[in-house]
Amino acid sequence: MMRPTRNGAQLITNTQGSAPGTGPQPADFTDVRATNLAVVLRFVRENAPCSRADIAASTGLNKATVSSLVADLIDRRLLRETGLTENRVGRPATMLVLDGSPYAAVGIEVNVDYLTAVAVDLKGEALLSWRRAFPGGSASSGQAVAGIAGVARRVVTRMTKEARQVLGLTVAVPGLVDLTGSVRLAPNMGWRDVDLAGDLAKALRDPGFPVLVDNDANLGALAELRFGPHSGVRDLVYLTGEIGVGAGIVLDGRLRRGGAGFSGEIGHIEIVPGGPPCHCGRRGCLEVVAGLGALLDRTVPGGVSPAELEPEIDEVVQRAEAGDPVVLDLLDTLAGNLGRGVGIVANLLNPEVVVLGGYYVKLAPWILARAEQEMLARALAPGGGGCRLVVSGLGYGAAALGAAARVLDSVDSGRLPAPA
Amino acid sequence: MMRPTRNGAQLITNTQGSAPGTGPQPADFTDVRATNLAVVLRFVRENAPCSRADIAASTGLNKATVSSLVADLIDRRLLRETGLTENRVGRPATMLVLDGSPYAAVGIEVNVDYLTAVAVDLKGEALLSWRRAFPGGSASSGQAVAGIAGVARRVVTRMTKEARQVLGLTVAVPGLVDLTGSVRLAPNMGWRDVDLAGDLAKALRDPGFPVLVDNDANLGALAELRFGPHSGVRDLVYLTGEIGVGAGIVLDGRLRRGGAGFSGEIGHIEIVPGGPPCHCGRRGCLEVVAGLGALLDRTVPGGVSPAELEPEIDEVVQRAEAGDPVVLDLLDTLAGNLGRGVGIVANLLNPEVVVLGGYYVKLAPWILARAEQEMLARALAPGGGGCRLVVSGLGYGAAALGAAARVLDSVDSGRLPAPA
DNA sequence: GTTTGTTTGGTCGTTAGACGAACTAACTCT
DNA sequence: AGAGTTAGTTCGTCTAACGACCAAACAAAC
Repeated sequence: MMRPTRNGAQLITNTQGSAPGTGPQPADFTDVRATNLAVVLRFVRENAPCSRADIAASTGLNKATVSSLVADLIDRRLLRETGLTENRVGRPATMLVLDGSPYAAVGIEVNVDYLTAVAVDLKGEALLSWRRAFPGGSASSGQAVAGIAGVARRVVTRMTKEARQVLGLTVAVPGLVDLTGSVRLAPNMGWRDVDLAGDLAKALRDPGFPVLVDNDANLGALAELRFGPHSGVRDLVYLTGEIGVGAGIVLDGRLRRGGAGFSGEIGHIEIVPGGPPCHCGRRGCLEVVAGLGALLDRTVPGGVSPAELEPEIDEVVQRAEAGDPVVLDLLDTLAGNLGRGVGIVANLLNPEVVVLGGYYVKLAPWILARAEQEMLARALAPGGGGCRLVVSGLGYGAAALGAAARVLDSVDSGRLPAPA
Repeated sequence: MMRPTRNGAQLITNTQGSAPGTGPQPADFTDVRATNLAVVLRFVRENAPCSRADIAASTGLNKATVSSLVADLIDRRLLRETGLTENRVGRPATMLVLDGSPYAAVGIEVNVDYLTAVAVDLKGEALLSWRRAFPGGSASSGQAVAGIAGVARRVVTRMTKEARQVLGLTVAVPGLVDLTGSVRLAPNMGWRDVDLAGDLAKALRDPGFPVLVDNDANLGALAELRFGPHSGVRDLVYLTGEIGVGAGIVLDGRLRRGGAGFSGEIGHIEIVPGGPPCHCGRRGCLEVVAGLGALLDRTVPGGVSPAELEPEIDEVVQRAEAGDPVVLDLLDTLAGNLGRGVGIVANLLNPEVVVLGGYYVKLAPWILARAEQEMLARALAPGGGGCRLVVSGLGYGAAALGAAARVLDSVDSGRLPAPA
């Protein structure tokens, strides 16, 4: 096969610390190396187990180059040689896999009622998954930071006991997070201008790994991209289905955060002009007409307490299963409104997939078809421009998983740990 | 000054012709060279006239490297040496500028009523700007292709007479254009599944330069990015204000076209549920409640003919200037609806700027303030997340200018003409 | 004028690292 | 055993960035 002519894409360059707006950075030999290391690492992640020859054949890199790159990755303990192939013509190949043992990526998701912590290895396999109650809505931000730091420390010591090096920690927050990792506004948590990334780094005092903070919907989208069944999809939108509704937007394979990091605030798009009032002060927001709060307010007498969200959703599910016409009608209305929101996304962004997450997953049997139909009816492009509406298979803690995935992404895109 | 540590961005690699979904391509020395050539070219574009020493100091590239890169660019006739600096301590610098004379980039915009063709040199300075009536709405697609090809040929021969080499041709179309340059749906033109890029390339028979087709709003956004007063902005949305309303979405410095190329169809987002019917079959679309057709339908007795759009807009402007309460009220309503659409964009994408183009420019004095206020009221992020609503200064033919800009962009991102 | 200092831009040798070809290793098949 | 096949390594080549040095060309100070 001919080596394909390659022309026009992108390589990893060093842009850290340069003034913004300076334009793209010049490239270096080290950039070539970093790019190719990342290419090999990603290839093995997606095709393990595979041989050096496989890598060379598929990526177009020279066999000699692949050998050198693989040796480097083995030095950094990112790859490991496993057995040989047998019963084949020719010299048997030594197979390569990601080395799962030396590293860990940590993700923590905080929410109004609970906190989820996960750690995964380089392969993305779960090492640890904790879930505990968390008084996010009532505690002060200082107490919250202390609580998160405490959990983070426990996860890190646990990983250290297993002889793993923590590559990074990312925290998912339901709210507006700016590009520095500071939480500008998290209404459900009662936070405003909390420099969570900075405070956490301080509380962990020189942790030796990067501490990042991001929006929960953004990280949910990353989780779907890495762990969901969407191989090859480069344009995806993830919708959280918690008390609020947020969107994580992936276009051309990367999260798009907007100018200040505040993209994806679909929950406060006006869907029903003059509709029911939202806690944000506006009316008819998607969150009010297609969120869970509104649903539960009408099915559960006496209002909803965040801490009791899950059992109440379960009750709705039971009543729907039993055929309760009131609940079915409410779900149908919710689905219609949700579909209108998804239609807006389909028209504006033309994603290949929109993934429903959070509690929407449990409600899917009663809302998915209607919502998809509504979306298709509203999209200008025939067939919705190829946009599919699907349900997340990741369950709760998708954002925590995505937070860990963000750490792995930074490795995949060239930020490798140093060799031993 | 210390050389800044560079880490984590991206380099131009060769991705042409490789299977999609293969993941990022490996890098090569030629990629480093291409990246650095592009870096120098862009630097000179933004800082001309400047010396080699300036380039080295600002980009961090080595002086020797810059000399080599500049020599290469001069060989390719992209840069030119101009006079020396005087009256300064030290050896005078030889200044470098973009060479405007050897090349041309061509953009053509087709619309319902007219066709605009522009050619610009490497600096982005206009070489030619034609506007002529074009029966886009009534002609068959075959006739339209022939007409466009005819204009393109005339532009090319004109450029050839000026001893310029045409680097590329891009055509802007108001409609859904897929990623191959095929027009899937252009309701106002009456087109469906027209392989415009292919047909044009055929009609021009081996033109020796790439022929591309893109959506008019996308190209309007590119025009704003390059020629508008938005230096350093990386997240921008451009709204066309023609018969239809479309959005061009730039995030992180590049156009985002969505999975099939159909992003930006803001015109058919439902703004007023149950509102007036739209020609697309739905009701209350942004296009109907904030587009020009709706405005003119109510101000001009007897309906609107596309060919007479401009004088009718002018009449609306005159009546607004005269203080006609009916017109002012209609404009205020339009502005409110437009602002709701912009609010959706601000919430979902958090751009730094939303630019109003097309005929919105003429109406700006009566709609801008109200629309911005409406947008700010609807954005969840305080202050709209920093989003500003502004008016385009590029006038008509912004899409044609953007079409030419797309050609320049491909040069800027590494696809350089061969040396003489 | 002469000297000194400063800045520009080019030359030369070094070095990182990808590539191609040749080579060795290890297996299967006949 | 020999032929054929595939895997991975070694070695030399080549591209292109980098650092150090140098000559040229000027202003300012003397």
